[in-house]
Amino acid sequence: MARQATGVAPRVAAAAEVLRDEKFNARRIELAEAALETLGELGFARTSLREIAQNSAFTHGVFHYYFSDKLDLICCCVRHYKAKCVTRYDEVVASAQSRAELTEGFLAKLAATLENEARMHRLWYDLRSQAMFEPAFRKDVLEIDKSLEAMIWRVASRYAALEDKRLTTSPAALYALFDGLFQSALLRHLANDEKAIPDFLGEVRRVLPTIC
Amino acid sequence: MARQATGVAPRVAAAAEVLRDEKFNARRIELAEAALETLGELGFARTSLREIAQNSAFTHGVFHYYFSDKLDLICCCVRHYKAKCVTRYDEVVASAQSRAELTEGFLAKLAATLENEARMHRLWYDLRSQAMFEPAFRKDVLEIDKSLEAMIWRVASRYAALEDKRLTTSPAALYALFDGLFQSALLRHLANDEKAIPDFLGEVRRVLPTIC
DNA sequence: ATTCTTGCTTGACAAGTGTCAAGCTTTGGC
DNA sequence: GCCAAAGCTTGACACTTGTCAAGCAAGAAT
Repeated sequence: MARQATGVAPRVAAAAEVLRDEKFNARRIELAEAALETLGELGFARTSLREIAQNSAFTHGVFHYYFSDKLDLICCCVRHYKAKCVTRYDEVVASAQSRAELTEGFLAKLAATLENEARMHRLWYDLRSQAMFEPAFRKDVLEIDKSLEAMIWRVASRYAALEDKRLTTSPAALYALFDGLFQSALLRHLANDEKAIPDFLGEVRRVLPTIC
Repeated sequence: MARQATGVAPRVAAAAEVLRDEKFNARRIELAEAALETLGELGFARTSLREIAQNSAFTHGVFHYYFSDKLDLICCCVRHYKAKCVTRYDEVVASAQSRAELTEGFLAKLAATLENEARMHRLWYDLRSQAMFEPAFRKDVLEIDKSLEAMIWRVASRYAALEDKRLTTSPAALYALFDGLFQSALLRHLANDEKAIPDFLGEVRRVLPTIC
């Protein structure tokens, strides 16, 4: 009996704690998601906790309750953003049965991303730059960067495999190339350059055959 | 006599005005240069006019005297930064008599830049990201980006010409590649990654022969 | 039914922000 | 040498910022 009591009670307590932690974490993510709206609109430099709160259903105090400070909140945002981003092209990679199909699927997704998720992506570039100043961001940013590199590498590997070839460039160079092109296209697109997206797609189309 | 009076006096006045303008502009650049110190240290988001003033020999009021507002100051900084940057590799390009010489000169300059001018370059990436949010920056940033693309193109053209070959990639893709690699190396270098610079140099060394 | 904990709101605080006006000093033309 | 303009300093303003403490509401535990 005593055995059972000391065996079960802690287990229940532990389970309750896990549940509480999960709920706590779910709320953090809700708040981070709300914060991402404002961050994507204004950028890191111009975003304050109060502005975030006003553009959301929450009061500014909640953010302090769930996050130790502003950096903690934004780190959580960055980490959450990652999960959304990194699998973007995986479905195209999985379903494509030919180079042409993969190319078109990839290009279409790239264009759609530029068109519809420009705000989230400019935030990513903003935060990656912030990481050069703010050590607190570095770990997460470097990790995401690695994930994105791996994502591009998956697309390219499939592209090569579909014609039984091997990639001739390194993952780092390949990611640098696509990321650089995307970044430039995004800036031009945000500056209302009508040719930004077509030019970008043209570049990618021209570059793809040269990677293997 | 009347002719002479109305002919000379305005000319003198005009000359005086030009002189005044030049002096005014020289002072603006002095101030911009001082501001760049602090901006490079803290980044756009964390830099205030007062902080800039405190880290310099000027008082915060002077900045308001010479610049209509904060954005005006920072635009001036960006524009001034450009002039310094864009000719960085020209001497190497002009003097190199062989591919090996050009490669080594280019790599050495890249490494030195990463090592010694990390702060200025992270500021550039910061401001380029800001341009995605702040329309006032866009014109200057896009212009600098074009200049940097041209700078890379000059290096690559020379590299190709030294063995009588032609470049196979577009200026945009080439710039994207080098800029992407540089950006990633810079972040890693700032995060105290010892391998950042060697890895970067290795990538560039591997990539160069593939561009033509 | 009662305490106690958790989640959240509100209001306040000190520090810092961009901006600007009033005044001081220096300079250059007469 | 005098005076007006230019250059610059200082201090103040209205406002925003991150942070936090005091208090309220609701649900769980006893």
